[in-house]
Amino acid sequence: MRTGAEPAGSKTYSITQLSEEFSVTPRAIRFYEDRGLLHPRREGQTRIYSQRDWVRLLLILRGKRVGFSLAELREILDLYDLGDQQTEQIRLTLVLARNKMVALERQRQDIDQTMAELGTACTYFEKLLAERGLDPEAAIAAPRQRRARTA
Amino acid sequence: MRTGAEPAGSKTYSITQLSEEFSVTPRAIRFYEDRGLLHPRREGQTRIYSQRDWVRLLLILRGKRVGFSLAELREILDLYDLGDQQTEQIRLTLVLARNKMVALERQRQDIDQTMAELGTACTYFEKLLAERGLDPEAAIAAPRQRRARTA
DNA sequence: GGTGACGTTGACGTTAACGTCAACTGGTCA
DNA sequence: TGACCAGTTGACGTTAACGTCAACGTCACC
Repeated sequence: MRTGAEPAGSKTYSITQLSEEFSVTPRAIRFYEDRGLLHPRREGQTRIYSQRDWVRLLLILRGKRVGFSLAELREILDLYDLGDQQTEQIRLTLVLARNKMVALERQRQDIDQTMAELGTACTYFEKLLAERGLDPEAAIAAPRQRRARTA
Repeated sequence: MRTGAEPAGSKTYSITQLSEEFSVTPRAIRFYEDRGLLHPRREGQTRIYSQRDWVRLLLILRGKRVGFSLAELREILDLYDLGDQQTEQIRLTLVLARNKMVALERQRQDIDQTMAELGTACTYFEKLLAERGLDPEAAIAAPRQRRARTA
């Protein structure tokens, strides 16, 4: 009962609960805290994560997939944290957010181009296979497992 | 005059030409070669890059922005290299390409979501500023320079 | 009172993608 | 001849994002 800022009955998570739900290791979660991306409550030694932390972790992982570094993600998450900030601070934050959006927009263009190229490559391969009288659909995609927990 | 496979008059590039055109260091370009992403001709010691190498470098850099690792990019670039491959090889390649596309599709969804969130955040900030009677457009975005050569 | 399960803090190891530096080669221009 | 490029090959350094391992605490349970 330190701050009592939480709605008292709000759901909380242990570190392993979070780690299993999001398929990341506890080590990673602690690391994010070390880098200032998460600030869980403490009960004695052990960390206790709130709903807010849950959302933050979601945003972190999505951000990583999008290509943000942890440092950048910290900046972004801080955007959501401004309470009664100074005007100048808000203005800077706004600039930051807009910059991020510009970068993302460009990245999406890159993705579109790459997908287009891969697409034409695919149809080319399919044509090749068809010429040899083979069914392109026979090529079954193996589910690329990548750092899944063995659990 | 090793293979003579090039159209003889086709344009070529030195390593610094390429590095300046794409704003990467020569070191990086050599590194990509070391990892099997580029295979420039040699004239004695020095590397000579063809149009094909130019395109490859373009694809490499775009791929990196999209989040591919160099190892993955090597796989992708090899897609463009199959000459008279075996059928099974083509089939595998097709699978690979399709997998890449699935991954990219998901990534684009991530980007869209992130942009949406940043967008609402922006409008919120703008509202905040407006409430204080300030012009949100006064927030001028500084051009985020990131690893630009100092030249 | 021992033995797991779950948690903690260091400290060190690892991989990717280069940067940095040193030492060398080969042309070219004054 | 000597200085100055542009290029080369090692070899080592660096940063990010964790993994791995050791040593410890603590609670419930049998």
